[in-house]
Formats: sequence, C-alpha cells, structure tokens
Amino acid sequence: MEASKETSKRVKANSNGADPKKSELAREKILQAAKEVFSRQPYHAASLRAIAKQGGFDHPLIRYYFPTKAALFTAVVERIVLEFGDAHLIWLQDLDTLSPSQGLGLLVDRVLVYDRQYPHGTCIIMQNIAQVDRLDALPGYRLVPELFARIGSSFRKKVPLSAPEDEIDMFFSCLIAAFVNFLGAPAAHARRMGMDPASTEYAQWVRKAIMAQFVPWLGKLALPFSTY
Amino acid sequence: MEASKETSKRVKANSNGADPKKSELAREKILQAAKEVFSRQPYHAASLRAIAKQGGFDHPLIRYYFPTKAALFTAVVERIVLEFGDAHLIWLQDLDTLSPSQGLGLLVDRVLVYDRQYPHGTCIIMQNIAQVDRLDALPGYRLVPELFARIGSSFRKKVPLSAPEDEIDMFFSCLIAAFVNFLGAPAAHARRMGMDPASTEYAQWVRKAIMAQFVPWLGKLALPFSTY
DNA sequence: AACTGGTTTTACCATTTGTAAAAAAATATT
DNA sequence: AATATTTTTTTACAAATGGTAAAACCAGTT
Repeated sequence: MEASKETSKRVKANSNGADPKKSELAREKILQAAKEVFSRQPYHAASLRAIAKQGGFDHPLIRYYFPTKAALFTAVVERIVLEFGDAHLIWLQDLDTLSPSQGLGLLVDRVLVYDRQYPHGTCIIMQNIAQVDRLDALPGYRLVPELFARIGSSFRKKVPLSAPEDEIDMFFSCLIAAFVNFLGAPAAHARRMGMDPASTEYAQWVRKAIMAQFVPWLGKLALPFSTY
Repeated sequence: MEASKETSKRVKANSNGADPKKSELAREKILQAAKEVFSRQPYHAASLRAIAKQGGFDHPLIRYYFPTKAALFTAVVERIVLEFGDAHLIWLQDLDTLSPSQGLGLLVDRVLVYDRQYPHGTCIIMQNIAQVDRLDALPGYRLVPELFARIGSSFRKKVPLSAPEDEIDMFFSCLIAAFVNFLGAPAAHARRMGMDPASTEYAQWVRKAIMAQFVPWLGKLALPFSTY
C-alpha cells in the first residue's frame, strides 16, 4: 500500500512493531539525493530520473514517498529552511557584546562552518532565487523569503543597533544577499580568482570580502555609546 | 531555402537588391522575444514554444533563423555581452578625478540608467549564474565570466587605486556581484521591503545600499595622496 | 512452509520538448 | 502575368519528462 498522505506512511511504519528504520531510511535517501541534484540545477531543470540515478534507485520509488515532484522539492526546501531556522539562532548568539569587527567576524565564521557541513542549502536557494517573482512555478519556495524575514527579525532583536529601521533592514538585506551569493554560487566567484569553490582558500576569501564590505557600515550603524 | 549558416541568410537578404528589412526584422523580433523569456526563466526551463508565444509567431520560425535552441541562447548572450562591453567603457569614464563617494555615485547612477533601459541583461545573467560551474549545460554562457574579466581589467585601468591587486580584485568582484544580484533578481530584494521591483523607489534603494557597502571600502583602496 | 504486510522495480502512458521536413504564403524577379 | 525565391506555417517525430499501475521482492508472523 502506498503512502498517500505525508504522515500516514511513517505512522504505519512505526505502528507495525518493528523499528521504522527501513522506510525512514529510504525517505531520507531520497531527500538526500534530491538535495544533491536540486543544488546543482534549478527546479525545472532537475528531473526525477536524475535524482533517482544520483541516489542509486529507480525513479518511481520517489512517488512512493512523495506524491509529486513538487512535493519532493517542497520537502527539500522545508528541510533546509528548518535547518537554517535552527542554525541562525546560534549564529546570532552573544554577538551584542562584541565590536562590529569582532561580532561580524564571529558571525561569518559560524556561517562558514555551517556552510561547510551543509553546503546544499545556499545552493538550492541560489539556483532558484531569480524566480522568486513567480512563486507559483516554484513549489514551497515561498518559505525562503519567509525564512529571510524571520532571520531578519532575529537579527534586529539579537544585534541591537542605533540606526533607523530602514538602514538596518538595508544592511541585513545586503548581508544575506552576499552570503547567498558567495556561498550559493561559489563557482561564479571562485573561478574568477582561479580558486577551487570548495577550498578553504575560497572560504577565507569570502570571509575577508564580507568583512571588508560590512564592517565599516556596521560601525556606522552601531550604538555610538555602546561599550565593546 | 533555410539559413544554415549564421551569416549566409543575412548576406542573401542583403544581396538581393531590396532592403534587408524583412529578414533582419524577423530575426530581431525573435531575439527580442527570446530575451524576454530567458530573462524570466533559466535556460532549461525556457521553451522555444514559450518564446514563440511571447513574440506572436510559430515556434518553427525560430529554427529558420537559429539552428538550435542553444544557438538562439548563445545569440542572446552574445548580444547582451556586446551591449555590456560597449556600455561599461562609458560607465568607467572620467571617474578617476572624483572622490570615492562621487565616483562611485556616478558609476552607480550610470549603471542604473542603463539597467532601466536594458533590464534584460542582468536578469539573464542572474537566472543562470548558479550553473556557471557547468558551462557545458549553458551554451554561450562562458562569455559572461569572460565579460566580467574584461570589465575587471577596464576597472583596474580606468580607476587607478593604490591597494594591492588582490584587494582591488576582491572589491571589484563584490561590486559586480552586488549589481548582478540587485538588478538581476530585483524581486528577491524589493519584495522583502514591500517595493515594486521595477520602481524608481527600488532603484534608489539599490543606489543607497551599494553606496553604503562600497564607499568606505573604496576609500581605503583609493590613493592616499590623490587629490579629489 | 505459507501467508501477509510493506517496499522496490518493471513496464507503460500522456504530455512536453527540441528538431525536422514539407506545404503554404508572401515577396521578388523576369 | 508568370516564375523563382524567400519567409512562415502546418504537420510530424523521437526523446525526455512527470506520473501511474501492476508485478516482483522482501521481511516478519503464523
């Protein structure tokens, strides 16, 4: 019997006494393969067969766990948005006591470490970001702007700045755009300087670039009477 | 008889006495429709039929002027790269006598005016930039990194700075990335602030954002003994 | 050993895609 | 006006895609 509803299958797998490993593992295997492929190609260019080949299974297996391609992509986006949703809270911890340079440096380091471990998130976002004005063509992708909005309000809360709200929003927009750009399309920038997009050399380049762009600006936004 | 070679048709159209308008106009009409569609969708998601519908003709007409979809996309990319290749020389004129703030301001204004008149270039670049590590899948797209490299060396020549070459390259990479990002995917950023991506309000936002990010940095890179 | 449930594969379908050739229409040439 | 040439449309096709159903497989249970 096939899993028509999102949860019914998992419930079933859990309910039949034995460990739910088999089904859960297969679902995970599919999600992982999809993540891989969707991070290399935009939604419409990625095919279910390519995902199946990537994961070493046959493409109708996908349908057993996800009713449509749209549902699979949505699940992938949900996953990475959840991961970012947890991670960004940690990224922003304990920055308020630091100087602009120290604080932003710590933030960048945290993001870079995260991106090394989970490199797919930014890539999937970047692959499809130019299509955000057609959200109907990108199932589930509306979660991405929503995520950015949430990270934005976290940022405003956890990094209190004295500047007017507009300017802080602008700063944040540019910062997150830079991260998505440099981490989500590393080849576009690394190749220009003859670097390997996956190298630590490039990661250090990104660090330096973001610091150079944003530290002076952040300094201007920071509380003038704050004691670092 | 069909135009197999790129130029043979045009030559023929020119050679038969009368004005070459008909053929040239049709070719232009197709290129224009393709530009429109390719600026809304990445290469693989855009179909020849969608382009034909956009231009109000039947899709096999495309093949009469362009042997394949790849050739059409290449022609579009060649076109926008040529346009940028002319335009960027003007953008960079007479900046060297200005202060970082004045010079960058003028540059940004020039780019914004250009982008308002030719909004497709940055969009087409942005739609496909995340696939730049698979140039075999994007016919003609290699011209884009090549263009960026050329603009980069123009920048270094026309805007002489005292900083080490690495830093200037880094500055330029970030600047062009910001332009491509903000102008090539305007909806992604404008919507976040509740703006219309095509509005002058958003254009002014982009101006302010780029100035805030890059003026202080440029100040550090500028010749310390230069007289503005 | 036979059965039962969940899981995976095989085979297939309708649609869309890029491409192709031939027919039709429009234009130019004599 | 009749013919030749160029341009456009009609029609068709093979490949790839998302989706579907049925068969095969596999693990426990009886």
